[in-house]
Amino acid sequence: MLNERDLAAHQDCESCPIRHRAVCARCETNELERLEEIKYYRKFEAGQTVIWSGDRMEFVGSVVSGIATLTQTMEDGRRQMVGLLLPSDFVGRPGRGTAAYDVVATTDLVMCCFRKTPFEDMMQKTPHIAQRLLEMTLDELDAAREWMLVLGRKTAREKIASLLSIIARRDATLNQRGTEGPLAFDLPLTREAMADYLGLTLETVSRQISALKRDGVIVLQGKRHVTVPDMSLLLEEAGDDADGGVFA
Amino acid sequence: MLNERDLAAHQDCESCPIRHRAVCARCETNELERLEEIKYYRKFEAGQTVIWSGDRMEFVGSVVSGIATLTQTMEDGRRQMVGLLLPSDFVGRPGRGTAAYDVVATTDLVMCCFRKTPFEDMMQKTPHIAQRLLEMTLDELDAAREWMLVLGRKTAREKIASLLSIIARRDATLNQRGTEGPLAFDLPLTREAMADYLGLTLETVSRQISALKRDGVIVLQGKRHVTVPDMSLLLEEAGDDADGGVFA
DNA sequence: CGTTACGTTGACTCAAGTCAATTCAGGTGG
DNA sequence: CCACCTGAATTGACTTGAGTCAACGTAACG
Repeated sequence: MLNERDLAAHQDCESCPIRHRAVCARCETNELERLEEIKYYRKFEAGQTVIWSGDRMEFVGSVVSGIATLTQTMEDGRRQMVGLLLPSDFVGRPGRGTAAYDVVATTDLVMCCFRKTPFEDMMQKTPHIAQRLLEMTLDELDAAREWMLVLGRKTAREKIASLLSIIARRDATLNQRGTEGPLAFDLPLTREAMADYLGLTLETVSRQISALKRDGVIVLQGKRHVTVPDMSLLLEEAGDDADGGVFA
Repeated sequence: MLNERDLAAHQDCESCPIRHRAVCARCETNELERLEEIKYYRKFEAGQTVIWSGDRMEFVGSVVSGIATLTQTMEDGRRQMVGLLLPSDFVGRPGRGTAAYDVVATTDLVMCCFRKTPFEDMMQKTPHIAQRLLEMTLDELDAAREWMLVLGRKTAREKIASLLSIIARRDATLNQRGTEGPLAFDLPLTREAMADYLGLTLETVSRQISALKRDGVIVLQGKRHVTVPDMSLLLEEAGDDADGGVFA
């Protein structure tokens, strides 16, 4: 995790941990130099709100480390998470003045921010950025549609299994591990956040996690650390076509 | 609706009904000329499948007239619609070889198609196309996220009201009518398709439509023609913040 | 004027929600 | 070091909204 000194210092793009996955992934060295001029880092603590829905959007940016959530709230308080922001994910929408969703840090969070107008200017002149952003947006759209199937048609147990397999997959790719043999990871979300993600109540989340544990699909150490002895079993519970789909 | 002769003729982009809303919206005259060279029209009948999920994608394109649906299906047959394609909407994903979803024509459909490789080449060289596609993709992502809230958190009645208000809005903008006073439109979807969109069963859809009719929120002429005497009432039923949000 | 596909309605069931009582884990401070 | 506190998580008892199964309408079409 970066400390205050690191933040003050003008962090070098070349050594950035998300260099090859973020909006800037396709940029040449000289393009990076221009980005360096308009970028700055911001740190948020776990639980802090990064952007409020409806507020003016002063900046766009990339998640460097930590996890944030995108959520939508109805007047009566019902909430639905509509995105999970992980390192390298992009926040904000060029060409729009106000934020459409709440962005909340669920862990300590470091963001690489660009003031909105300079970034938009640069996007005009730098096709590499726009190209990468298009690619990332298309991926997010696919993820959102995948999630629509989960929300609309899956049972509570399948929803939980789906979420766990997504996190497991993410964790495996991030840590360059294969998907053979047992996988272990920490849940980055509270039961309530999982409920918001899955369109369930936190009680149902809790019950279904207990049920998966009872049935040996997962093993828990404490409340947050999960071990998956057999990934294909979990995928089957998720209702995705066995080990065929995502992991293939 | 276009007839066979129109299809055979090389339809002129300048007089195209979706000229200013589709991927080509931002193109200059000379860019349009280049697009004309690689485009061709295809017609599909109501009920026909345009693309099967998993198939090689030979082309991308725009809906010129008619309506199509994007759906995802689980092995056991559960289905979730993940997109509703209306005139000017874009079909296909540049940079991907196989289709991720089924595309089905729900009405007679005319599409303006581009063979995939030439289109991708052109995208590289024509920032206007990529820019417009990014904008459209961001809009679709917003729509998908809006829909996640509907799927995850709304009741059956609210879901139906939400769908009706979306269709009413679309219809009003398409026909350049205001949103004051009573609105009337035809449902472009069967009860089953609505159920697939909303994550419900067709019985529940039917019951909730009957309930909204009984309560005077909507008036039906036949099974498909809907009149909304008071739009703000419908929006309230949808759980969106009154007339504030979408119509503002 | 049947046939067929689409739609409606009713009776019953069940998965998930609600409300409420405990339990658990991790920090804090005496 | 331990007792206490707090927020997170679990579990149970009960309720309910939507699903299931099944019968019945209705309108378009050959």
